[in-house]
Amino acid sequence: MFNEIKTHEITVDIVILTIKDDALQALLVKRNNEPFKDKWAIPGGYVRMSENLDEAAMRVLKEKTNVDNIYLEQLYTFGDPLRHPVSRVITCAYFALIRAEDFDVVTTAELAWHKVSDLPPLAFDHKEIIQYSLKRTRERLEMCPVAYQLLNEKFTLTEMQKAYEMIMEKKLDKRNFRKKVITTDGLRELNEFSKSSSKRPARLYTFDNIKLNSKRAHFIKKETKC
Amino acid sequence: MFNEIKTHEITVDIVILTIKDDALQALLVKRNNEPFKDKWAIPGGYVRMSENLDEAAMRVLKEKTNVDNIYLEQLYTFGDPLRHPVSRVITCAYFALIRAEDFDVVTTAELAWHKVSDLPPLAFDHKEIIQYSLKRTRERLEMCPVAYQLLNEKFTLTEMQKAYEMIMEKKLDKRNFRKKVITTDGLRELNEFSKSSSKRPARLYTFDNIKLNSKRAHFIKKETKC
DNA sequence: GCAAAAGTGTTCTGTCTACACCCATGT
DNA sequence: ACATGGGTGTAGACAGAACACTTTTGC
Repeated sequence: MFNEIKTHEITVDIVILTIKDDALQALLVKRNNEPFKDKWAIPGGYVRMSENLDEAAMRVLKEKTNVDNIYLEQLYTFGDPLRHPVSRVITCAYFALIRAEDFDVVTTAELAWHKVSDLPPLAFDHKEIIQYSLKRTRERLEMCPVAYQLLNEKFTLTEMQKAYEMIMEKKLDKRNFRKKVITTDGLRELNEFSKSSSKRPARLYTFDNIKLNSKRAHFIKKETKC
Repeated sequence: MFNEIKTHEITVDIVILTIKDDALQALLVKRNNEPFKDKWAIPGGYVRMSENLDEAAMRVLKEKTNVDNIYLEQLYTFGDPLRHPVSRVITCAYFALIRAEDFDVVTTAELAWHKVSDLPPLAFDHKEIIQYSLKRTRERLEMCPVAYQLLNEKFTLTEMQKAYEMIMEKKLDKRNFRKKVITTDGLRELNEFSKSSSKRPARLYTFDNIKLNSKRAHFIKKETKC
């Protein structure tokens, strides 16, 4: 029994999502060790003795992406005995939404963005983890406008709507969307306009306060679920 | 580094809630080992190598309460380095809602129900875990009538309302509550009445299908949160 | 007959949905 | 001048909130 206990290993894995090239994308690393050598995986690492899980996730996120101070949330803990083919590794998954403009991920042959709609074969159960992170992101989006995490500091309402549509995987009505959005606390209309490379410029908006105390209970109509 | 990894231990802890004596109660065990010897704690145990986390939680639940096949959900994983005073134990917390009538917990000096509104001092971070489970239960209740898990197979609407009020910690309007409840899929009106020891008998209801595909998006109005 | 809990409808308000046209700009 | 995406309002359906009295039983 005691031996059993001692042979668990625990990691954190972090799903990092952003919007890039008009698509929702996840940041993946190519593994250079067995198992799953040369397969893509979501960034992760072992939890150190001195840090809690949030700190471990933050550290790994920073190590892999150089991003800090971001919307980071514990997602789910995956502990299937067979999820790792060699040893028993339990992983506590986190997810983060980041705005592409805030930093430059130096994409290389071992670190790259991949569209979530077109993922390569992934190591371990990482496909499942990403699917779960998308589900959670949708739930969050239904409750509050976390999409601002994905958008540039200044954005147009059309950009925001596109972000919602990508995540929710459904079309939204332009007028209804805008009506709801403009009642959101923290959204500020700017007197600036996108110098869109084409056609009529669109007004820019920004989010003021990070403590989004929206009076709106729901941002997007919730699906029935039980 | 490798030594670090190998010294994590992982447990599951399960918050078991029921309604008993008109109060929401949690099942606690008294620890008979250090640390926190003789303090109350939520039931938990080590995860075995051969089982996944859900299975571990089910097994522990069964060992402690002899209950099986119950609404059991992963809650959150707690991994503060100092949550266990001696070693590094990361715990994956689960919670379950059970109906008191479905089994008899043989309460002893080491196993007993405690009102969540009046908990004794608890071992580790178990107070925090229970608080978190209450928050989650409220969120679930807002979405679907999981309260039937807590009620007897046949119940009156007043009993159900009381369960909601206990969990949500607020008064509900009787007429509005009943109006919503009776539109819930799966609820069936019986031609039986409580032989209440006092006053007018109340009609009994039951839940038919476990797959509660309620058309009602929300059971109880959701609080604003962000 | 009275105490105690069961049971029952309506009105108002706010939010969600569906839906079609004009506007400002670049080319 | 035309193509492209930006921007705007209204009407109907539905759900939540507030609110008070009658009914049935045990004692």
